[in-house]
Amino acid sequence: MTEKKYTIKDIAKLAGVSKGTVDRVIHNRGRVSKEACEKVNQVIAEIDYQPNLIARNLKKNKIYRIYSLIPDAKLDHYWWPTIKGIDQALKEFKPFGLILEKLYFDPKESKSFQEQSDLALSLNPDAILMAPVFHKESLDLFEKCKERSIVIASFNNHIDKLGLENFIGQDLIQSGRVAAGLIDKITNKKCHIGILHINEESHMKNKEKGFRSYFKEKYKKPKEIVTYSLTSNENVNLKDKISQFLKKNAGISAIFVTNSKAYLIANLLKNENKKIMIVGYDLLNENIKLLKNGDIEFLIHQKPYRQAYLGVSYLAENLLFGKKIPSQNLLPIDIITAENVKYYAN
Amino acid sequence: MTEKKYTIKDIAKLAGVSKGTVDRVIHNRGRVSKEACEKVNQVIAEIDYQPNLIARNLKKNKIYRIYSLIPDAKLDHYWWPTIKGIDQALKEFKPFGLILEKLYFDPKESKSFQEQSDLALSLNPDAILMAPVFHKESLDLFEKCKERSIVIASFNNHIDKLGLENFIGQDLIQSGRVAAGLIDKITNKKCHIGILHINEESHMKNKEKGFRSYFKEKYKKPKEIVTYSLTSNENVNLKDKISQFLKKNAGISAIFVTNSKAYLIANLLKNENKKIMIVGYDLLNENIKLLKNGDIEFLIHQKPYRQAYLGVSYLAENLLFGKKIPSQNLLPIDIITAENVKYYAN
DNA sequence: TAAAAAAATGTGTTCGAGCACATAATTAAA
DNA sequence: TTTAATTATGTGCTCGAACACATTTTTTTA
Repeated sequence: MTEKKYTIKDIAKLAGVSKGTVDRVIHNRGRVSKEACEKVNQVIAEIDYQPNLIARNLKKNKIYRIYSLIPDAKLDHYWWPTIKGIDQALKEFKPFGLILEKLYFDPKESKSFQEQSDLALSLNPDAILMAPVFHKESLDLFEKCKERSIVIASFNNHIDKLGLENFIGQDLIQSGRVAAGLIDKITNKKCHIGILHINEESHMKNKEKGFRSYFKEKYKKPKEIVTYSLTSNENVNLKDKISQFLKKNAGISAIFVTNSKAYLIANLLKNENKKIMIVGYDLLNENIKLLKNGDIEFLIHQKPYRQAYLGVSYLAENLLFGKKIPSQNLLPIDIITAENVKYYAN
Repeated sequence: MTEKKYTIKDIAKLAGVSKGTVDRVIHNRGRVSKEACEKVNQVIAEIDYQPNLIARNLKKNKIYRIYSLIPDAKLDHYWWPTIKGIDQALKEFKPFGLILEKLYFDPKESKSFQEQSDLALSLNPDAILMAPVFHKESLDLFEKCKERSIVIASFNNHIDKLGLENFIGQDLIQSGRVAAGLIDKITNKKCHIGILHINEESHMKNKEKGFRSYFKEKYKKPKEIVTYSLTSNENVNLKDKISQFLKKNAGISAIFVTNSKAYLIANLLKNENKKIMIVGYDLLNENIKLLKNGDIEFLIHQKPYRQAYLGVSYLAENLLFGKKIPSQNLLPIDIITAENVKYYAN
């Protein structure tokens, strides 16, 4: 109620010094006598002084430049929401003097990532936001940013080794457990389950780990869970491979697809007479259609939009207002059904 | 890349007028010749001028005061996260000159609501954020705010009648459909279902509506769904009433509890030998415990934290930066299981 | 002790928008 | 035409923090 907005001038008056001295104390720039310093600090503590961020910013009046390093969404549609999230955050921070340029790389070519990250560095940015798809190259970039004190944040997939710094994304092990819990609820105790890895990166193994640990902890008798890793370029006949897999494991009544490719399986199983439950990832249009149709039971949402939005926001608020970036933000693992999907798709 | 920050001074120079004139054009304060006005507008359009929000704000340097009108969380624990959400948003906007005072009312006493809303009005706020628990009284407040041009936003439950203005919350009908979809997945086709309303407000009927519509649309043969409305104060023996209900409807294998009181039922059913699936609402500690234990299958999250956070944020950004408040923001209907609950609880 | 060096403190300008006030240009009235 | 009234335009200060620079005070050195 009685909250007064104190300014540096107020502090100066209360402490009996000039605003210059107050300023030096606040930013410990030195050149202040011990007595003055103590007096000022005391006043600051007493009135709980909060600097006016607006004024601070106006004075600085710097334009901050961020580069984002993400896969080309034309090559993998998963990344469309990422772009939208970046754009949304950009829109919000532009009036505060933020500039962001997006650099795209080919998610299958580590060289392309490297090129773009070199480009980003050469442009002397204030911060970089990246999806660290390639392990070694990402570590490299991290190091270089550290050296040059460029702020950096990453999202989507986590890089071990390096400190857990400034990561935004999902806990993949827990994510696998969520999938397991869902399948457990919609199937009967005795059923067999398949895990399908389709053309995917190594970090997806964590999802399987979580998935299996759920059942291991819940049931005394080990449950029948079969893993099948499938790599194929578009040309090779995926259908055959999968049919073969299913024939070989006829007992399977639910399949966990560890990435966004659930639609491939669901489309194949559409016309089978035996109902096989599918739980997959990501709100691609293809997946959503099948979810609404009942061909996919659940999708787990990795929130690419929000990840990107938060990434930009964190960097912007750090540069503009000096806010600390949380060292790790593990986002909620959203469960999506035909009924609630419309609130998540973006 | 080449984005230059244009200022009013730049516009003035480009248009060959003084910054005073530019200012008058921008805020159409009149007193400007047609030629000057056109010239300035042309320049503004050409360079896509965006006023510097920081500077604008510094000049105004106004302290905005908001009052929030919410139920006393000590009387209904559902509201704790609401308070936290308000506090978080407040923390973020305080450095920009925002002041917010929380006013609490008794959610069972419309008079208490009225008193607090009168108090809020008498304090001449810039904005009010409210949970419109009482229909008529809330409409009143809406009207009065309109008259005095106090900005207002509401959350939690929607008020029909009045325009859908500035509402943040969940679509209750769709929420019921989500619950239905979940129960449908975890039970077999022939099972009977119960809907339980415990001590609840009329707007919960919408959840039932959505719930029933799901089954009506999905199955040709009408499904057996029994509704039971239960009002009782703490003294009366709830246990008996519910046991009676269950005995009378022995076929029931799943129950949909339309508010946060699922824990009451779940605790009663714990020791039954027949497993009855429960789907309920809200992440109260009591509910979470039972969810983790497997006594509740799913909870639907109404996001009270986020509702409140967004409510304050919208008001603040409107007052501070002139952003438009979305007329309606229907939040995602989060599905919570034992495995993902930890990411949502706050 | 005076002069020089170092340390402490104070002053004044800047950032961009907004607004009060001053001045200039135009039109209306005498 | 001259003066008054009206309208258009320009100038200068403010908001709070930051920082360069000026000034004062203290300490060190010759």
